[in-house]
Amino acid sequence: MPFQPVSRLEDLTLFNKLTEEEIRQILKTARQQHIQAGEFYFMQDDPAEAFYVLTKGKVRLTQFTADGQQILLRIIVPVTPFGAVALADHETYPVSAQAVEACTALVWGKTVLSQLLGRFPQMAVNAVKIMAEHVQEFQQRFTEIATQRVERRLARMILRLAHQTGVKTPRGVEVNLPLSRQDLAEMVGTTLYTVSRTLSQWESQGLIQAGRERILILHPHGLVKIAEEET
Amino acid sequence: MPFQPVSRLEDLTLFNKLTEEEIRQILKTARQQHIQAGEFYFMQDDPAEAFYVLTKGKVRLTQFTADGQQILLRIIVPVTPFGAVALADHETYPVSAQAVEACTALVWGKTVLSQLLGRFPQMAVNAVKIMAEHVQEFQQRFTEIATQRVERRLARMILRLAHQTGVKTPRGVEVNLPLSRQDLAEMVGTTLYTVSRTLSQWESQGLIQAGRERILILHPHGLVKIAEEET
DNA sequence: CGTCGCTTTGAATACGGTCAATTTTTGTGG
DNA sequence: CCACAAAAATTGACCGTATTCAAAGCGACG
Repeated sequence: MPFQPVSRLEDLTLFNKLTEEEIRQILKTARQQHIQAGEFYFMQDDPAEAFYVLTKGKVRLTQFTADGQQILLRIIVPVTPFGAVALADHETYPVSAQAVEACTALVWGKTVLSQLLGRFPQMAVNAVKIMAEHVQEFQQRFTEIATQRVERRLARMILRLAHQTGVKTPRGVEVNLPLSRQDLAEMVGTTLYTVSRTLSQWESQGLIQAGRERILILHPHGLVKIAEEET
Repeated sequence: MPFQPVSRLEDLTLFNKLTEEEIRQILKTARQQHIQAGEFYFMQDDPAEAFYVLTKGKVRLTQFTADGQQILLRIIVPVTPFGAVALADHETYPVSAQAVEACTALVWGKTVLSQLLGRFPQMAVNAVKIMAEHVQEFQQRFTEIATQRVERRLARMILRLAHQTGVKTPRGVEVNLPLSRQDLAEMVGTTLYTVSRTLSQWESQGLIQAGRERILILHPHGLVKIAEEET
């Protein structure tokens, strides 16, 4: 499963095959940036000037279409890198990154980055790996949305989110993100109404318990079945 | 527009900022591989062992879903790299690459690649850029399919293909690819029937002329309007 | 306690999918 | 060169999923 957040900075793919000492040196070149809920790290189409690693808080990555529609591509939780396009030259951010709560991130500016890539070529190789994972994820999500119906896509998304941020509770796995029906709809490419109906149905089947911006998975296996079963 | 094929090898993003001499050295380490129509360069989920640059022919990149459905992610034409995941360690191909006609490609195996990346760190940076473009393309296509209806998606795809491989003829721009209705359907995430109906409608409006595995764009502006207009 | 935002639910509708039958095109072999 | 088979494309009828619009319910928070 791609984009699993890691718990320690040193475990980031970006630092693969680097020594503790090298990682320490790289980390020293970062600055810390705190931002408030609602603020943006960057906006879609801005020149990609910095690369981030989120260490605290939650960040939404969204993309707007020409006609003003919006889709939610991902929720970033600690510790996960974002804005990796900045590792390439002369790119613009393909998404906007907005803090959903107070956040802290490590930031490397463009010039620092290119120095780092010069000194630690392995970082570039690691960056390729990160990007490769992104490509895979989106190719797969593209394929999914092109071939699967809403119910299945939603089941997959919820399982994915549970995997990413789920916390075990006595009654089941809770998705620890404040996601509205609208947010979920934007993630799977449907409407908030269809999401609401689907969740209600699952709730009546005892699979989940849904609340306001909250989902508790009572019976994961049931969801998996919906996500994978034939037809 | 990402993935524009280039006409000369030296213009590949992969070779950005390298000298003629360096490029020559890199090219010397490639071997040439010819394959027949129908054969595969690699299959989805195979370990990514080589990176390719197509110099002759046409290659289809497809992805299968668990339940056997298939979608066509891209048609590769010369000169375009594919299988770039091999530039990252320990990845598997996310797609299958099948020759649609007799093809020639330059091939770099995994071990050669990592030597090259060591000698020419700039190549890794360039690879990041390539991957970044892929990510952008698929994020955008994902957003499109999630928010736009079939007619618009199809219009966009045809314009994209025309941009990529279109050849001017006295009567209009011809998409120079043997794409069946089924192929187009797989690319935009719909059925061959809907594609057929939509093309017929456009034909009756004088926008295009459609034939068996052939599309001639008579009135590009009309398509652009469908691709971009509000609502 | 009232307002605001999120959520639910119903009814009507439309877009696009499915299935079946037919036509057109292409390529092949006699 | 023609005839025939195979593949691709078209078209119609029907139907189902998901969207749209409207209205009402619920919960959080000042």
